[in-house]
Amino acid sequence: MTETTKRPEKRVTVIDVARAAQVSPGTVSNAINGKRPVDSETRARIEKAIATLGYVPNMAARGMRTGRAGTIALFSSMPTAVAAGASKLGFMMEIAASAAQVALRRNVALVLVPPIAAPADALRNVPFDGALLVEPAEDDPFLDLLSARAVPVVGIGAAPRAGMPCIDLHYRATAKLLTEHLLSAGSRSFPLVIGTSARQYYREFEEMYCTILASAGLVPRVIRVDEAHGEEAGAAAVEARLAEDPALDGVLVPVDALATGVMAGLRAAGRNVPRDVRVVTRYDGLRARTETPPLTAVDLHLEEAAERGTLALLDMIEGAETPPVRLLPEPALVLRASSAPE
Amino acid sequence: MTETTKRPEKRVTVIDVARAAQVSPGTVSNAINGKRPVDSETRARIEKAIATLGYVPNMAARGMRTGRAGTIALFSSMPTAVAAGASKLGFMMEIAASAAQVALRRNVALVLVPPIAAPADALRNVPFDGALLVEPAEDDPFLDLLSARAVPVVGIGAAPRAGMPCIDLHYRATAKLLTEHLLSAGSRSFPLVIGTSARQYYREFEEMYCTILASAGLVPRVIRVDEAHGEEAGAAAVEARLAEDPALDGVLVPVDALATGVMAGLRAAGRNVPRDVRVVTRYDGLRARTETPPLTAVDLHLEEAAERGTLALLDMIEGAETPPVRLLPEPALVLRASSAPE
DNA sequence: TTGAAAGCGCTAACAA
DNA sequence: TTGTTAGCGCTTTCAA
Repeated sequence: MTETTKRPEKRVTVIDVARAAQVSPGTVSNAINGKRPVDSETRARIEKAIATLGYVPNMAARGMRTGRAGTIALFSSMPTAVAAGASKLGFMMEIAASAAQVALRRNVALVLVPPIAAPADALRNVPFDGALLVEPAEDDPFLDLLSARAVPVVGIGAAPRAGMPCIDLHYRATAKLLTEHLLSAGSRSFPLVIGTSARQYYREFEEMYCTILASAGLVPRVIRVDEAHGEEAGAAAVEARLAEDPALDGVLVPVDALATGVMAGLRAAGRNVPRDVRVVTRYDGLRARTETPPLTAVDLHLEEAAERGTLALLDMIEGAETPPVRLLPEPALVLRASSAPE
Repeated sequence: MTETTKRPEKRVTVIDVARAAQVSPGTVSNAINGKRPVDSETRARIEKAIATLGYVPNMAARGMRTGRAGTIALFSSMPTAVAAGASKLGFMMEIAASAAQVALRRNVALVLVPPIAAPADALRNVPFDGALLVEPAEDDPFLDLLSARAVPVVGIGAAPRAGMPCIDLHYRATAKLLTEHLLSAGSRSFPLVIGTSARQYYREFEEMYCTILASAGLVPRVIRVDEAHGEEAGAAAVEARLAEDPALDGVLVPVDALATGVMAGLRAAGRNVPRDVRVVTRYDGLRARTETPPLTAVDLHLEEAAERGTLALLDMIEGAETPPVRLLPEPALVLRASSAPE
C-alpha cells in the first residue's frame, strides 16, 4: 500500500498547497491575503498550485483565527401581521437591499433576520460580527440575543436603549410634517391611529400630534389598535370612530398596514377619500402607492439611512468610535391624492 | 500575584465553563448541543456556570468542527439598471423575504448577495453552505464563484447549466399566457420586447411568442434592447417601432423596467393605453402596480418558488438527493387596466 | 453517563 | 522575503 494509493479524498488545505508550491503554509496564507509581501515568482508558484489542486480556503478556520464572521445581521422586529401582506416586509427589505450593497463593498455580507418565533434558537449556529436593528420595540426579544452575543449594534429609527448608536429616522419631524399637512389641507377633526406596542416611534408621534393639535385649538384623539390584527383592526377602529364623530375629516395613520385598513373602513362607511376624509401615512411603500386613491406619505430617506447605519456598524466592528446619532436629511412629504387640499 | 488577579479579560470558553461546573469540556458541549444524554443534575450545574460566566459559544470554532457555516446565500445577477430604480431589486427581495423565513425555521440564515462588481473579492470572507441563484444568465459570473466553492446550488427560474437543480418558473407557460391574452384582447400587431443578455428566460419567451403568432397567421417581431439602459431603452425602442408600424396595438414586454420605458414611449408618442395599445409585462411588482394605468402581469408564485428552492437546498446540504426540477403551480394572469379588452 | 485528548485549517508571532 | 510553530475554541472519538 503506497502513498499514492491513499483513498479518502480529503479536503485540500494550505498545507497541501504549500507542499506543492514548495513553500511554507504561512507564505501561502500571505500570498492569498496580501498581508505580507510575497516574491512574485513564489506567488506564481503558489497560484499555480492553488489552481491545480483546486484549493478553496476554509472560511470557518479563517474566521476562527481572525475572529471575524464576515457577516452582519439585519433584524426587524415589527409584528408580523403589519409587515406581511401586500407590502411583505417592504420596509425592512428596502433597507436590506441598500445595506447589503454597502456592506459587500467592504467585503461583508448581510444576513437577513425577519421576525421569527424563536430567534435565539434559530440563530444558534449563525455567526455575525454586528447587527442593524430596524425600529426595535423597547422590549424587543432581539435585544437580549444581541447583548448575549456582545456584538456592536446600530439602531435604525431610534435607540431602544440609551447608549446604542442609531440612525435617527426623525419621528418628531415626520409627525409634524403629517399633522401640519392635514391641518393646512383643511382637516379639523382627525384622530391619530397607532399600534399598541411600546415603541419610541409611537410615543413621539403621539406627543407631537397632541402638541400641534392643542396649540391649534383642536382636540387630539389617539386611537390605539393592536398591530397584530393588521388591516381589519384599522378598519374597525375607523368605523367605530366615525360612529362617535361623524364630522371626522381626516386620519393620521402612520403604520401602513393600518392605513390600508382605515381606507377599507372608510369605504365601508361610504366616505370618499379625500373629499370627505383625508388620509395620510408614513412609509411610502407598496401599500401607500397602490391604495385607491394612493396615499400621501413621507420620504424617510431609507436608502441613506441604511447606508449610514451599515457604514457606522462596520466602523464599530473595526474598532472605531462612532458618534451615537447620525443625521439624515429631513423627511419630505410625498403628496398624493388621499389628502388633496379642499 | 494570585489567580484571581489575572487581568486580561479573555473570551469565556467551554474550558472555563467546564472548570466552573467541574466537568469536562466534552460534557459541556453535549449539554449545549444535546448530542449525547447528560445527567440532569450535571446539566443544571453547567447551565448555571454558563449563565454566571456569560458564556457565548464561538460560532467559528463550532463551524470549523462541524463543517457548517450556518448560512445560505441568495444571488441575483440581473443587470443592475433593470433591477434598480423604483422597484429596487424587488424581484430578488420578494424571494429573499420568503427564503429567509423558511431557512431560519431550519436554523439557517440567509445571506443577501445583490449584483456586485467583484463578487469573488467581496465574498472572500463570507462563508455559506449553499446558494440560491435567481434567474442566472448563462455566462453568469456567480457560477464560477459557486463552482469554486463547491457548494450545492439551486436555480430559481431555470438551470443555467445542465444538472443544476432548479425551481422552474414556467417561462413557456408565462409567455403563452401573455401572448394569448393579448390576442384574445384584440391585439393583432404587437412586438415582443426583451433584453440582449443570454438568458433562457428570453429564449423561451421568444420561441413561444413566435410560435403562437405564426400559428395565428400574424407576423412576430422581436425587439432586443440593452437592459443596462433601463427605461430609456424601452421608450426609444417602442417609439422607433411605432414609426415603422403605426398600426401597432400591443406590446409584450416581460422585463418590468423595460415595460415602464415602453409606457413612457407610448405616452410621448401620444398613444393611449389600453385604448390604442395594450401593454403586458411579467413580474407583478411595484412597477407594474404603480404604472398609469397599472400593468397586466403574471402571478409567478414567487413566494412558493422561494420556499421550495430553499427547502431543496437545505436538503441537499444535509446530503439528501433532490429531484432536479420542482414543480410550481401554473402562472396566473393578473389582469389590469393596461390590457383591457376592446 | 463522563473524561481525556486529538485535531479541524488557518493565521500571526517570532526567528531567520 | 520566508520558515517554524503555536494555538484559536470547539466537537468527537475512544476509553472508562
